Amino acid sequence: MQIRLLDIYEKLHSSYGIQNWWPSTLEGKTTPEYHGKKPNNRMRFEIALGAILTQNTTWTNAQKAITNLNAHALISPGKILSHRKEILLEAIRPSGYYNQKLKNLINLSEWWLKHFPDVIVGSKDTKYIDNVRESVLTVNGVGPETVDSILLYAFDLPSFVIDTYTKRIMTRHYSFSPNIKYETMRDKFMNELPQDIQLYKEFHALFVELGKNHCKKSICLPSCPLR
DNA sequence: TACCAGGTCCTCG
DNA sequence: CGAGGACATGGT
Repeated sequence: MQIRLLDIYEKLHSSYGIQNWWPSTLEGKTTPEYHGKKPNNRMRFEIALGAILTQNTTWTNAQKAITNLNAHALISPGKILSHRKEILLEAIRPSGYYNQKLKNLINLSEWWLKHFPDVIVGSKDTKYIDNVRESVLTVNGVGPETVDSILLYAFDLPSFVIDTYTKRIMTRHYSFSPNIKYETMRDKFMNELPQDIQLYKEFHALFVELGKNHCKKSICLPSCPLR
C-alpha cells in the first residue's frame, strides 16, 4: 500500500491552509507589494539573497539581515558588489556564518548581473529548467536546496525543494531511507506530482510548517496531522 | 546549559 | 563517493 504524495499534500493543506510562500521578508512594511503578488526583479533578488541567508538558520535571523540590508538600500546585485564589506558584514551578522555568507552573496550577485537578464521566468520547459539549475549551482555557496528555492520562488520555475524537514517527515512517517540522496528524493516528488508550480511552493511551505510545529527534530507531537 | 535552526564547502580516507 | 569538521547568531 503506497501513500500518494498528493494525499500527504491534502492532509497538510487541510490542516494548515494556504501558506503563500516565499514569506514576506519585510512583512510588507517597506515592500507592501510583496504579499502574494507577482514579484518584480528587486523582490526576486531579495528572495535569492534570503535563500542563502536562511541556510541552517532561523528565518527570523535571516529576516533581520534582510531588513538591515534594505535599510541601507543594498538589495541589489550592484550594491552588494560595490559596497564596503564592513557595512555588509554588519548588516548580515544576525544570519550567522556571516563571513561565508557575504562571500556567497557576492558570488550570487556576480551570477545575477551576468545571467539573470536572460532567465525566462515562469518557463515550464524541463530541459531549460535543468540548464538554469546547473548554472546557478556553479555559484559557490549555492547547493541543491538553495538552488531549488531560488528556481521555485525567485524565478517561478517548477523545481521541487527538499529540505531537512521534508527528509525528516518522509523518513519518519513514510519510511523513506534516511540515506536517501537529495536528487533521488527530488526526483520522486517531481516524477509523481503534476508539474504545478503553485503546488510545489505550497507543498514545501507546508512541510516547513509541519516540521516546525509538530514533527520536530527530537519528537513528533501527538497533535501531528500525519499521525 | 545545551540544543536547535528552511546548508554548503573542504578535506581526507 | 561518504563521513567529519568548520562556519556563527539568536531563541528556548
